[in-house]
Amino acid sequence: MSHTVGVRQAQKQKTRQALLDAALGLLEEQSLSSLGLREVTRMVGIAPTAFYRHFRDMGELGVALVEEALGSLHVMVRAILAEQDAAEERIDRTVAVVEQHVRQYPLHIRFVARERHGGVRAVRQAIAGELDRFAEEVAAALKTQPVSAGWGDDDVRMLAELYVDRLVTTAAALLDAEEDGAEGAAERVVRNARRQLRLISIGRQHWREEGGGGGAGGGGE
Amino acid sequence: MSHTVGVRQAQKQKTRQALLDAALGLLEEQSLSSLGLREVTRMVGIAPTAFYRHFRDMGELGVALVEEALGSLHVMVRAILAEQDAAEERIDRTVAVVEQHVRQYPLHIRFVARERHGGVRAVRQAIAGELDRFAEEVAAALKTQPVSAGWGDDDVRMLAELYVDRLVTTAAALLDAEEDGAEGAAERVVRNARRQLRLISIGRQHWREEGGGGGAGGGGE
DNA sequence: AAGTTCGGAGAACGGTTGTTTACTGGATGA
DNA sequence: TCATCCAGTAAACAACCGTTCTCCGAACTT
Repeated sequence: MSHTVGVRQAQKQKTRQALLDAALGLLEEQSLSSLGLREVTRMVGIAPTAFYRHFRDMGELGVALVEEALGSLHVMVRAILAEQDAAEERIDRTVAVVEQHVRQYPLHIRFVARERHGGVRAVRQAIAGELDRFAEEVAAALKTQPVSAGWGDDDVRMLAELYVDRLVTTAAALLDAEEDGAEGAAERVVRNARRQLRLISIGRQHWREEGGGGGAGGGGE
Repeated sequence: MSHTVGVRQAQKQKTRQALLDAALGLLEEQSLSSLGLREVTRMVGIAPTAFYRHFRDMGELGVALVEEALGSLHVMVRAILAEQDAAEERIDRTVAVVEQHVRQYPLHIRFVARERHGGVRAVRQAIAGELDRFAEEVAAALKTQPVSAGWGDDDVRMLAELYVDRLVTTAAALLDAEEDGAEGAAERVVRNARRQLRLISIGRQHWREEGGGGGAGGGGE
């Protein structure tokens, strides 16, 4: 036994991962569209031409990075959604998880924040698609909560997108705050994030009174 | 009369503006850190070396672009804040103004969205600083509104940042939606933005009931 | 009218880029 | 054991990059 995958493929995936890691590191202070193929291979310690054994071009590597980065984030979101706490505690937990995730995978966060609107189309689309799936998942979870009784699907979806967007934005802001040196900056971001989520939560609880109550069903078209 | 500025300086600022325009155009499908000096001068029709007569490097040009892009946005924000409508109408107006601005200065929006977390530190900081000034201005305006009675300065500031962030995000999303081809995508973004602002507005109206009333003051220090 | 300033041109530099082509040597499967 | 596969190598390619240095000529100053 024990040669389930083969020495060959194992080694290949190892250098492939090395390429991804090296690229991610270099992307801390660059954007993908300015990252050179040679730069990455040089850091890994292989010949430039070996790059093509793994990716057609840097864009393809970028898409692979998206999957890796959003993959870990996906776990994080699931963990949050699984909680069944009251609103207030859930907010604290959510922010805490974001905080921890930023400290654990800072390069992933930076990459996603940077390339979400970056210069490589394929990567933008990959991120957008992944975040869209997040929103859908969040929407499904929100729907099961009693607060969402009587909500239209569009409204739930709107709220989910607001949440997802806030998560990403908060993570990016937290990362910026941590590296810019100011002492209390990170804590200020965290407190702000909590308050913003709380405000959204309050808006959510009173939504049907005036927002969705009267005009939602018989709206435009 | 009529030679108030001098032919010399006028011509200089003219090619300087040409450099900015050309760069902005090229940045529609690139990010700043991958934009070459020669690329820009080539498009303007001047020698590469002439670039240095106007900017030390691309980063400096980027900062100039930030001022230009956020300058027009500043006018927009002021216009919104000047309104005295009721909450509902104000939301519609706000979104409409954002919509119009995106159609009028799409390249500015794209640039800000892309370089806000981009690979050039000086540009990021310039954008962050400008958005910070926006938030402060919005906060000052919010404070004068009756709804904000009894709010702490921190809470007002938090709300202001939430609004500013939403404006930028909405503008970027709208731009993406418009160019990605889907017919109803742009309208969907607009409707979503309106609903999100409405939800925030509702949360704002009920904030003091549970958010700032009981436990806020007794928190940290 | 003479002298100075300065935006822009031109050539040249060392260096880096992406990509192609041909080749090597160890893991792989018959 | 032997033929095959294939990740990685090495060299060479033309193209482009940012930057320096020298010079020009028209706009300015006096």
